[in-house]
Amino acid sequence: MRRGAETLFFGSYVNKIDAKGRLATPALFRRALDLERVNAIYCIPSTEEPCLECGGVDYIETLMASIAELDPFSPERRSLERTIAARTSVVSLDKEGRVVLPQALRDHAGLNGEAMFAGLGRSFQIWNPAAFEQVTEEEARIAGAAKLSLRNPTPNGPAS
Amino acid sequence: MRRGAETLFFGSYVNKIDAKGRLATPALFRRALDLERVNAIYCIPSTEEPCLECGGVDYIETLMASIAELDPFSPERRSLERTIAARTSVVSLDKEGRVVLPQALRDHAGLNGEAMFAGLGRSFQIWNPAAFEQVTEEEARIAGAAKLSLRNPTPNGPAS
DNA sequence: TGACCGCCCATAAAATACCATGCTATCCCA
DNA sequence: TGGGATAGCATGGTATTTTATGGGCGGTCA
Repeated sequence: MRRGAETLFFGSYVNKIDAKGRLATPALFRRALDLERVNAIYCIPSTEEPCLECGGVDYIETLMASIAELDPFSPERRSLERTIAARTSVVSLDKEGRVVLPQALRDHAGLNGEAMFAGLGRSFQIWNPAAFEQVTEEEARIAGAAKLSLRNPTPNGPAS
Repeated sequence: MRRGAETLFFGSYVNKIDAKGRLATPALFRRALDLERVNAIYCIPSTEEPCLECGGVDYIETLMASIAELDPFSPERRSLERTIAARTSVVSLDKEGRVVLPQALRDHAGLNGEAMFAGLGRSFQIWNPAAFEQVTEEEARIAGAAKLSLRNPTPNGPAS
């Protein structure tokens, strides 16, 4: 399956959460999602951070596929299935591209009033804007060091 | 994939930013971009300098591919995804080849009135012309020294 | 009955597509 | 060689469409 940059999530956007709990998905993200196939976003509360790991059908499919490669009776597999499959929420988009996040997810990310979408390529995250801002400086420091260790990418490498 | 010099970014150009924030991409750069595939330029605010690192689809795809080679749950990878993917703006070109840079990007590069495009081969940068001028002397000094250590490239080396 | 959910429509602002103009450099033919 | 036609490009303004956001209404389930 060819996955070009046009199907990736880039950029950051802050949108409001209205009185009914509705939150508009950024237009660019909607295009990256395969909504014709499945009109849904899959949200997993992050275990490390106060945010939601999100993506479209292919994101969750890839995730489940990599779990399926594990030994069927290994404890790792059972744990992963429970922590990922069981905790994943499926939210559908209305005609205007808005979703309603369950209360548990809003609590986990500390969302009230507005939410930030942060593109991560194959997936994206939903943050409380202030909380995101807070982790960003530290991030930049780590990334600065990591960037130096990036290998010269092969032209027809794993992206194809 | 053959990559000849006709797909590289060379030269420097200064263009105006109009009242609506539109900025014309130099014609030579437009030809180097693969606009038929994706009508977009990907802009990343540089972490080291007050400028924007830019390129076409293949530029960002190569970048994301090299990140994808890292361990999926390593902190380095997470940091790179956030500092690169989340901070990347995708700007599309109108029929005349102009882009509108988001305010955040214009602020980062200190752009007002006009912008300079500086070719870097596989990618290019956008600068405030005055700021660019300022770093140029220093650059020239370093480049002059580096030239002495350049060797003849191997025929099927990393540049192909 | 009341909270909630899925649907519909309305609107203002912002992004984008469309059309027009002057300038420059290039080409072509006398 | 020179001068007019021409094509490409940066730039300016106008019109159309998207998008984020707001609210209303009927049905459903507890």
